[in-house]
Amino acid sequence: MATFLRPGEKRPGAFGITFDLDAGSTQALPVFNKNERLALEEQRRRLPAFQHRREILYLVEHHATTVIVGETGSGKSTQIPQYLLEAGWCSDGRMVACTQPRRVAVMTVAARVAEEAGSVLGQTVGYGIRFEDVTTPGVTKIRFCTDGVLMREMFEDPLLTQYSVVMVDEAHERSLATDTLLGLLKKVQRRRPDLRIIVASATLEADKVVSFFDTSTVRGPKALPSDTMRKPALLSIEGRTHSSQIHYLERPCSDYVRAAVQTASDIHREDAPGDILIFLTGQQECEDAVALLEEEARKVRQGKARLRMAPAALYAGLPAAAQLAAFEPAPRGYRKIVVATNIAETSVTIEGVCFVVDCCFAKQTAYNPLTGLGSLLVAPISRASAAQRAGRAGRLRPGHCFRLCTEADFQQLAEATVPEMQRSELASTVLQLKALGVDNMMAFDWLAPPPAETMVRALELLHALGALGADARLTSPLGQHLAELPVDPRLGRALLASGELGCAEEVLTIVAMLSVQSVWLSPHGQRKALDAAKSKFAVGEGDLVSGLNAWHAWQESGRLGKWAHHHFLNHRTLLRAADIRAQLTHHLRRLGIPIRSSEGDVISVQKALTAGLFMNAVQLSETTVDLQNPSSSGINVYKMLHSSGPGEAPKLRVHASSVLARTRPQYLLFWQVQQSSSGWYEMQDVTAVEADWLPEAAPHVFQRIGARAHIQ
DNA sequence: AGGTGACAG
Repeated sequence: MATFLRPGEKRPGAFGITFDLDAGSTQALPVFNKNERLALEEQRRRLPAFQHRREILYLVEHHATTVIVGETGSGKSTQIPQYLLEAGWCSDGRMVACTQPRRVAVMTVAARVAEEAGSVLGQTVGYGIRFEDVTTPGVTKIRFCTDGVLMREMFEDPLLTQYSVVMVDEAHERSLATDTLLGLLKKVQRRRPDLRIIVASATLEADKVVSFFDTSTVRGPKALPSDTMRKPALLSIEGRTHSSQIHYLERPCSDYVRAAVQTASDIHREDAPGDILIFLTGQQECEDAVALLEEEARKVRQGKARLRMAPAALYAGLPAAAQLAAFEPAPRGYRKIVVATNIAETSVTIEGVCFVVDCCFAKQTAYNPLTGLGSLLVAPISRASAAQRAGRAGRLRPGHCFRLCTEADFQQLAEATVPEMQRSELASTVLQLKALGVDNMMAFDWLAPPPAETMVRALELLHALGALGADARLTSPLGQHLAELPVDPRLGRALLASGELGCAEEVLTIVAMLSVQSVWLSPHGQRKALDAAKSKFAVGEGDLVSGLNAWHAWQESGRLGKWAHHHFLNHRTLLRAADIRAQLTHHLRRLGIPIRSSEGDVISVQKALTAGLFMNAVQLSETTVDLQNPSSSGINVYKMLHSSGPGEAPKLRVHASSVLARTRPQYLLFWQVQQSSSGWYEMQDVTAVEADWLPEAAPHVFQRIGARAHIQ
């Protein structure tokens, strides 16, 4: 049910979090007017986008693609779909789609637009995200959805015939799904000359999108009637945020956590009131900084500062209750200091921030196609990203941003972040494109082409999984089924195998748990207690089976939040895993996969996992002395069994978070690896396996390797 | 003996 707020009333988000609305309209304006609709109209007219209403409509009518650069607060996300509706783009029963990269954004923008359009959410204005389709066929005219949902819709309706206009919002973020969707839309446009595409972006880079969609210079048969139509239009809309004053360090700092704490303390002592937002890279850093700030706060209290410091950490893994502190206004007499990861760059907005302290680093995915291993690395951010962070200070009044690097070093940073498409593993993306009829990956029109080796790796994996045949075409039914399942193809393969092995109940749970962030809480300074909690469920088969045990115990508790918390499990994450599990169960039923329980036969579960993860199999190769800790019993080094790349074989070890960290099984499967600062690849979510299961699960890959493994 | 950036289906 949609709740309506009085105009100007502040919208409380979930858990008290206020999410981005990309509209100046989030500002609380006191409105003393009985006629709510009139007040809303007035608010709409005040948005910068309103000045461009006629121009936008003209451009969309005359150009197949329109690129709109609109800063935050311009109202582009909420207003443009309504302009299109008002101008008649939905009069023939078709809809206007507006995609967002995030679920919360879809929900909040849809709610706002429904309110402005006088619609109950799900009627004229609706939305679609995973698990939730709040639209009414035949009634809904404007549909907000995640870009992933729209792409999935193309499986059923490849030409998106339900829509007259598709607006892709926040395109500057260049997420995997956004880039893929833009490539597909360009393809659809050739067959649907009537389709209009709007690409909305917050910053620069617009030229790239313009030339990408420009078909006026392409030779050969033309899909679009005129050169005007073929040439994308470009329009800029000014925003409504204040600019921030930027400050740089005079000399580089060696420890940005300490530097950030120092800077925040200085601001606190010397500057006007206003909350501080610190950007660091990870959970540990955030918690360390909070601890240092608390120490500092005790000192300041003894001084004569009028305000006191109220530090709070904020990262995605933090349970909802603990996140509250970061979003609630600081108590009277306190200055809130939020120490956040990248989550605060785009996903959530903290009101009242006037100062940003930016370490100018972030953890980013990196993929090495030579080894086939992806990993997380702390890397310098781009200038575009830094600008976005700085902008987080200017929502209330002109703010200040303190970058923890020198100005000269800052100028060395890349202009924009490398698109995710060029630094990710792409098996899932390639599989989906294949399912949508893109036969030649190399010839696909990528907005940013991924490295050829990455595509080769993806094709190789999909081939090994049986999703692609020798002709590199999607196999039927296996490849089609894997494309339809909303999970990584490796996990999809494990699910399908579990049907044959009679353990789908168990593998469904494991796959659902791998589809969410870690279900384990990691409260600061309570590592021992967490270990104790984890060890209650730990078994020698590894982390996935241990997780399965924890899940079963949670089920037996009646899915109690209190129980979960007591056992250091994140209840919210478990509930989301339960949703995913239900959705996957539904898919398996539809595919006719028998859903049975292994009844305690763990080996069948391990074998099903082997069927999906065999490319991630490793063998214990040696035990070396730990140079950082010579008194320890040494490091167990693993090598990948399947590694066709030309590079040096990567050395792997079990991540310390694993239940198998202190054991030394001969053969393991891992789900993911992380590169530690000391250069090791650390395997997370590992499962112990027997060597014979590998050739059994994937004879085409493991015949030789399997034999060699036996000889040893 | 030692720890998990942010998203999406």
